[in-house]
Amino acid sequence: MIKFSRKIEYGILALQYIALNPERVVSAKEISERLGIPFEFLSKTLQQLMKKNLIISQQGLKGGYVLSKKAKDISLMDVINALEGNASIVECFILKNGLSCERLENCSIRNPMTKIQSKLTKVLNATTLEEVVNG
Amino acid sequence: MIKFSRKIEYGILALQYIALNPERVVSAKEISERLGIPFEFLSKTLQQLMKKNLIISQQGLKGGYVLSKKAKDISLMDVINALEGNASIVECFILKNGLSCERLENCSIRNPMTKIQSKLTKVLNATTLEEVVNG
DNA sequence: AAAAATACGACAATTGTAATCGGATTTCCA
DNA sequence: TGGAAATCCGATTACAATTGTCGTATTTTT
Ligand code: FES
Ligand code: FES
Repeated sequence: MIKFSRKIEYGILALQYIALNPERVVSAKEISERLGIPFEFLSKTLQQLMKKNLIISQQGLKGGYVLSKKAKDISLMDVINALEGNASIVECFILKNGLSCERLENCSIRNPMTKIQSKLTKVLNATTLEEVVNG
Repeated sequence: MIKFSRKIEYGILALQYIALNPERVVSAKEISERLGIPFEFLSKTLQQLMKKNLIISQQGLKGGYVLSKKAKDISLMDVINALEGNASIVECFILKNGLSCERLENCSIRNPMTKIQSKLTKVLNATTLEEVVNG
């Protein structure tokens, strides 16, 4: 399916919530409660986004998260890349044990699929968090 | 992930193979063997494509499949729609027991996500099987 | 020191995909 | 007319990935 995973859905929702409260540090608990997202799962997601430098975390009491850059400088592709390594559109593009798809030789589908992938990627790169916030 | 399911991958491969042999009826067995796709699974996939009128089946000995229209008149979106009903980009767009997402009220994400979905859909609609065949 | 938050590894549950099985029907051809 | 080769189709299993939970450590503020 052409469907975003729950993690990405949550990630976008959380980032949007954080972006809407730029003046303060927002805790995972608050986001979790307000948006009805499982706390632990959301925490993991935010930690991933933090590791990829999309948000900054502040630990300890009064801690939470803040965007690390302006909403217009965060694209949906950034979020997807941060939350799942493997952004290949078809299974057979993914190397397994360093081996490529066994169909590769008589496969005339690879190039066109690559093109489609880059078209889709382009759309996701062009869509920023700012657009998402200002629906 | 933005990844096509195996079924779609197989579907595209099969359609491409059929398109490359326009003068004859191609059996599922042949496609299965040539492309290394599990026979039963491929059969189901082809049957789905047949029900959605993308290919025509001929039963019995010497049977098999033929495209029902020109390759340039079959888009990737057609294939995706034929093989999986639910083409919604985010989980929360999908009605469950007729109920929409419980976050809907204070959700400012829905409209922008709809826009993104239509952008992605547009790309897939614009890509035809012919392009896939002629890499 | 206590409270409230993030950080993180390991694990469990759930779901959806992928694959298989068993049998029925259609068609061709010897 | 009977067997071989194909599509058809429902049911079921197997598997993998996603999703969610738990327990604990660490950080920071008060
Ligand atoms: S490279 Fe795997 S099917 Fe084309
Ligand atoms: S409608 Fe479900 S999160 Fe927006």
